[in-house]
Amino acid sequence: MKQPILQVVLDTPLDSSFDYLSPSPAGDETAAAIPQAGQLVQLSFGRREVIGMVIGSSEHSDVPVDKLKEIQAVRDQLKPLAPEWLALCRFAANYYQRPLGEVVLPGLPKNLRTLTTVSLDRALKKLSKTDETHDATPIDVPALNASQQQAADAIAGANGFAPILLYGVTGSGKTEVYLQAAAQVLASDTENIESASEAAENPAQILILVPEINLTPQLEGNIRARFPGVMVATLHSGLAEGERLRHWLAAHSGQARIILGTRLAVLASLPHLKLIIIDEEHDPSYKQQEGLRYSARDLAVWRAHQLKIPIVLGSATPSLETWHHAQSGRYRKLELRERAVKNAVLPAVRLIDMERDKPTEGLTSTLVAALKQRLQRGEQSLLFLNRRGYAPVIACDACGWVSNCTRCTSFMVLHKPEHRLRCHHCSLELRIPKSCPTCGNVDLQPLGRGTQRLEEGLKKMFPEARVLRIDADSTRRKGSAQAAFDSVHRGDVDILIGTQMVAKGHDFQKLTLVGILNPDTALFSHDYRASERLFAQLMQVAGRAGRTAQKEGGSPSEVLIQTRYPQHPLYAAVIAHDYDHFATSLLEERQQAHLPPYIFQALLRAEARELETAIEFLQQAATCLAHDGIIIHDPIPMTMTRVANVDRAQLLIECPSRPALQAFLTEWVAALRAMKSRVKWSLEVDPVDI
DNA sequence: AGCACGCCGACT
DNA sequence: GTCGGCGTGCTC
Repeated sequence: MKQPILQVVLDTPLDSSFDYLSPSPAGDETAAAIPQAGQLVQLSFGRREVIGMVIGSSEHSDVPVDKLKEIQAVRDQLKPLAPEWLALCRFAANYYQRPLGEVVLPGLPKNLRTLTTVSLDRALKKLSKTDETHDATPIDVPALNASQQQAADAIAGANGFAPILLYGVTGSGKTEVYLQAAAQVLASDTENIESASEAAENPAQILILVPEINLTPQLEGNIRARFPGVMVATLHSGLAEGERLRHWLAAHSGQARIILGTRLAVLASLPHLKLIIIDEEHDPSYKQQEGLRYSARDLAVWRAHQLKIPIVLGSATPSLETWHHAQSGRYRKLELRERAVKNAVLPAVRLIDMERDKPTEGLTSTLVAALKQRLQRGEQSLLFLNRRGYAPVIACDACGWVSNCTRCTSFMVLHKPEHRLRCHHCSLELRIPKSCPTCGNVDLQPLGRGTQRLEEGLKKMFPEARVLRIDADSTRRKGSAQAAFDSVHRGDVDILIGTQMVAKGHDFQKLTLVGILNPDTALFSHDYRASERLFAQLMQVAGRAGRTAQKEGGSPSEVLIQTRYPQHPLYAAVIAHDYDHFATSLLEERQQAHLPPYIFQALLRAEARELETAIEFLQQAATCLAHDGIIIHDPIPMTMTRVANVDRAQLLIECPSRPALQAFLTEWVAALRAMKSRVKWSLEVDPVDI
């Protein structure tokens, strides 16, 4: 019988598979096993030895037979990746216009892709002994209120592909719904399968995606405690290679029944996946922003569709894409109207008009009074300022010099504790100049206010208060973020200053005041998604306070927003806690302006030493192919044009039909490759930052 | 992307 | 004389 020719994909930007011959039988064996699709193989590629994956076989090859090489070894210790998993990778590769090998291989743990064989037996063995299973006694399962129960039952009872928006404000108990729906799915799976052995071999798996795993340690602990004896695997970028391999194998083997992970977990091998849950589905971190620029949310929905299983998208402020689907009836909307926490009230949101109440040290007198009150009562306050550093720029009053970065289209940010100017885009650092570099004036002024300057001002204003700043700079050392959050939870902090780092996940029991300092810039951003994101962020920050029951005899938690635009409708919606009308009106605007989700977009980016070179490439790209029904805009420099001495430009492509856009992109990418330009370019499908 | 080959500039 | 710059060409 003729040796089949195997198609193999490799981690290379070349957009094709490569044909190889089956390995020849080893000496004494009668027949060598033919590698199956989904198996990893070791082979020689050019002058290199690499690991690839078999994706299929054929009788023929377009490549001359004498050029075909033999596969050197088959990694048959690993169960082949399932056809469904390969189909997912294929879909992602096609949809995001990347070579299949660049989806398949980087998604696997590094240890599986290296030439030195690791002992998979040992890695599996180690699994059961470590923390993946929790053998604590079961803890109390909270009773669900009516709408929670209804939601959990609807999720667990859903048949086939069932996308469900679980819509409920902070404190409405979404997590409890996830957990009880998950429990039902795990339990019913073992009961319903007729053959007990089949059930034992194929227990249901549940994928739970969260925006950032380190910000939700409570959830992981909660899950382990609630499912004793059930193996839980976690998958996120913070894992060491060994851990990642163990957890990945636990998922791949089917032993792990709950897989908790960040966006990358959507590409995990999950042979018995029965339910997907995406917490905070609107969160921007579900979008991968380099390499394969996928949306984990969108891929998860595709995966659920492929497997004909339910998928839950949970949020208090759903993305407009999801909201749109819920309104059109494509997604089922389950709303949690009641507060799950007894006596819990939504925090009262108030606006402070900065034109009337002029701030000193960035704080209006109203906010200062509120802080004072909390200090007297021994309660905690959070000041949210999404700008790290001391001041975003320093300037010379005499000649107008400002601290521009020499390599980027940005300012050098003043970092006072380190006595440095730092560019947040290329990480260039300079000592603070003693005098103006152009005119010699020694009086350089910081303009604007970052978290460091706010901290300085607060310590002057409230010398007795314990002030803690949490941002990317204060938490560089490993474990320091956790330590900082712990001290807030212990009550060692009176006033917490934070960037978006503090906005997610944490539930601060003693916090009764949230001050929001500089949100206005997003109101007039050129990015049409800015207001959607601002609303979500404000709701999320507001949720740090007033989550738990109103304190005995105490006043309700309060959120104060300092703004120059108190009339803005976005704030009115925030005060009313009314996402419904806000989202619906944003959707109307989007429809009228022909913006997503009413149109589909792709973005071609180009970078070169000279902006002109990048623009010229994009102009050629725009005209290299007929494009009926596709809108191609003019190339424009990116907002942040220069980063680290490279100029960047972009070209926006739009089409009201997703399939038409996809068809065009496939042809277009082929044409762009054929141009063989020296300009570095990349294509992003469904871009979020435009 | 790697990794080769290949053809020109400043060094032990 | 060689070490090394990065242009361009190939990988089943």
